[in-house]
Amino acid sequence: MARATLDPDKLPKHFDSAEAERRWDAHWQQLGVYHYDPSRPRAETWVVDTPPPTTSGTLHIGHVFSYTQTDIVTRYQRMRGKSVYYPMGWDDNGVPTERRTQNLFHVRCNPELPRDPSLALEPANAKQKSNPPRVISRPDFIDLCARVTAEDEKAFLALWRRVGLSVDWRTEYATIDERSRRMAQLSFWDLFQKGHVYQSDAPFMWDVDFQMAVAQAEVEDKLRPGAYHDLEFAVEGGGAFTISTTRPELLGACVGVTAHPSDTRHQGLFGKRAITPLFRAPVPIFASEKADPEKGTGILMVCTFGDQADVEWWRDHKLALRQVLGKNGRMAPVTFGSEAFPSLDADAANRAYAEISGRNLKQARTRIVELLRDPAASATGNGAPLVREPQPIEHAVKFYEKGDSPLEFLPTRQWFVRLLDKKEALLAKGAEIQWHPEHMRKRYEDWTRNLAFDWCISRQRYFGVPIPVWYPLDAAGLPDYSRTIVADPNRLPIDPMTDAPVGYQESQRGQPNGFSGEADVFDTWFTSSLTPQIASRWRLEPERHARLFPADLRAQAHDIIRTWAFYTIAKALLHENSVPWRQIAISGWILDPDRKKMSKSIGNVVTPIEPIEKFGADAIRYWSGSARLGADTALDENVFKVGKRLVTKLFNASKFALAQSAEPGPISTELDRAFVGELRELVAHCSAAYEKLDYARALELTESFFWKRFTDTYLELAKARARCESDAAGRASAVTTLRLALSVLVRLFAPVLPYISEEIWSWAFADEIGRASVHAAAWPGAADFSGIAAPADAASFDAAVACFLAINKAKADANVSAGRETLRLALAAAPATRARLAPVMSDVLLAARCAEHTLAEDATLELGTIAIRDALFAERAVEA
RNA sequence: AGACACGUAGCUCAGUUGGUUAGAGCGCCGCCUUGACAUGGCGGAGGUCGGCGGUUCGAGCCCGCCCGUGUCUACCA
Repeated sequence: MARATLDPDKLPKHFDSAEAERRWDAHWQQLGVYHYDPSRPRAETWVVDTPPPTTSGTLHIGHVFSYTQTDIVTRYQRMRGKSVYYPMGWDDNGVPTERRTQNLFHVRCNPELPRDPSLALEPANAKQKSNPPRVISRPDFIDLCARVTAEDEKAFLALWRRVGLSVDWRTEYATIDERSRRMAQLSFWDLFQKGHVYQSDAPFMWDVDFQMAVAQAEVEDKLRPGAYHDLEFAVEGGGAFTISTTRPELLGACVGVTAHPSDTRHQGLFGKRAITPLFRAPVPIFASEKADPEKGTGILMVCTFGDQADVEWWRDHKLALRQVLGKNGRMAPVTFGSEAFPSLDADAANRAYAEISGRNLKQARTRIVELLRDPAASATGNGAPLVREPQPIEHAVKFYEKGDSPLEFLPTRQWFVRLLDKKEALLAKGAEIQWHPEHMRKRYEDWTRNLAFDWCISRQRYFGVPIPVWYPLDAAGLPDYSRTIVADPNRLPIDPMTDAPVGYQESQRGQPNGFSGEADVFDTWFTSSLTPQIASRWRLEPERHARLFPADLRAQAHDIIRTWAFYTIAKALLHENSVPWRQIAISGWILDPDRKKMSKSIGNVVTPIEPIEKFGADAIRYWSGSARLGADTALDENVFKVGKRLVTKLFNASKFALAQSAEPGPISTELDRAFVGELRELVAHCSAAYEKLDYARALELTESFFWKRFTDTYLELAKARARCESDAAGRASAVTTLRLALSVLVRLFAPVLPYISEEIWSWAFADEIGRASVHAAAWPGAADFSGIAAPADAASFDAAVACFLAINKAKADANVSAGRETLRLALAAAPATRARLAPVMSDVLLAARCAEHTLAEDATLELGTIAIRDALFAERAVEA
């Protein structure tokens, strides 16, 4: 035979997915199939902006789900001929890694310390852990964190390779590595030059456990039990009123009292001063529209600071600052009778305060409630200030998303990016971007509209990118924060705690008239909001940046629209007045069978490696590729099974189809041409779906065609002719069609099922088309169908199928197998159907094993219907 | 409390701009086995498309209200 044929006996009986996954991964890496080609112009490049997974902990099946969806559309673009830039980073920088490193090596970080070149630490044993932790410099601590995350990064990489992500692994980076640090610091430098960042020493959200500020995007409300405490205050010059508070422990921080101006109950009080119980502090009583007459007693105490409303009253009414809560969440030592803490009875106040000083908030609350039950604490002489038992309520309390204690508002010095004045511009950029699914855009818009704070970017942490600034010290050795020294962009990355600014010597650190370095690091989002720029080497390689920015596609989940998507859009806006990407694809979540989000904290995660071993990576990918973008999907192992069955069917059907051989020849029969016509239509529909990122639709179409139009029908109708000795032309046409169909179908499946596709491709097409990998082959299109004549009637394949299935059904009704010979067959069809069947009837009869038949005209039958008037099948199967 | 999404067969999900008796896979029941594949094939049962009302010649799809689920946002006196 002139045409190379496949000897099925030389192929394995079953598809060993684990073995194939190892073999093809090695092949792809060796060939560099997924390498980005920087010589190609922007228009021929597809840039995908991928989420760097957090490398503390493990990846679960939900990660595989969403990353695979991105891989599928990216593989499609590669086959369309694009030079693909598909990077992978590891988000190792952040609080969880820091904690693990502290525990593992039993160390603490002090950014003030210089690097110790002789430091060589190993994980600490139990005995070492009984000693105080070793204190090391920030650069040394960062090195240790990198060591800790390196292991996870290896495991993550292995999983992604196993799943078949077509990442260009030469692009691997970490959000703490030198390039990312340089990019984050360059970003800061640029924002500083443009006036988009500022420092503020004002009350802001503070986590007392982590002892750091947090941004609005990292805050979540949790419902917590609380209680209204009704406390009687005195009015200077006589009188009394009762306020309601859930924060009695902050009574010492009370700086004012307010009620709604129209509230008749409190009209006479405005302008007077109130006297607090217990501490006897005189505070102003003022009217405020923000006070809600319906809540509590309608009149309330303003403290520094119980909540955001307190901050606003404090600021708007220029109230005193009485900070009783320390950064560590304990009551700070304060003295009543001082200028800051006035009291009409300082001795009593200090005696009371001594009871709570140094205690945490919860202890202080318990104790102060006890004190308030004492009539001696009254400011009015009417008896105990606590006028009734606390009334339990449930209320929303702000928490840091990773924290266990409620957030407090504390005045601290923080760096901010100014965003509140740019809402319109941010919304405009969001409108330029194509969102998939479209309704996710609304999440972005709602968040942007509701933004209440500028972006707090400084964190009181160690394992992060240092903020590249210093402050000059005055003659007294105090920093002048208004004269910030920003690091030279050409020197980045730097660590201001170990590097000296230009114009200073290291010996001047901390000295009068010298300098001090900024000890804080950036919020991790400050770095990860630059993933498109990290890829394009913004400001470092302008030509490359022009080719890779903005990216084509951002892929991410919907829960981080307010963080990752939002901050990335903000950065691109502030740096270059650009969008960071043209499209964004939002993946859904994987839910457990109880429809709960799969998450480590709930403990319902499914690790991916077991299903991969059991069903094969392609089957897992099939599951990912079956789900639409943005749709939360319940985990259903059944879909893995269906995927595996498809892979097996592809394996068997391909083996069989490719084993048919013939002299080369054109596609000449009506059946073959009509079938090819349908195949061509399938390709058009799949391409259109992929262009809309609707990979699930493309898969559904391909799968259904493969099963219903190819294996169940075309293959059955054509296989007898493909082996027919007496019809050389017909045989050649069938074999050519089979090969074409397989070549096209395998390529349509390739983005979703890369392993089995490559396996089949390697049997027959790798050499022929001159591509060593199906993933570097051209997406099916016009070229595959050129020179193939159109069928006389596009519906003739459909007619043949209908006839064949009708005969098979008759066999099933007669309880005989489809392979049984048909001895007698009387058919009837409408005249048009009959005419349509004529050129394909020989194939139908061959497939049905029918030697003789009649086909009557019956105008009463509907078009396309084939009626079986009489049939007789062989008693038993014929001997081979 | 608002916003968004979802609610279709026992389960997981399709249903493209409203158009004949609403689909797939799994599961269930029955049948078929020398013909590439039992990881197969054929057939069957199973749905008042969450509810009510409206628009229309015609509604799973459009509009209104309600119920349920999920998510996001808001809510510390």
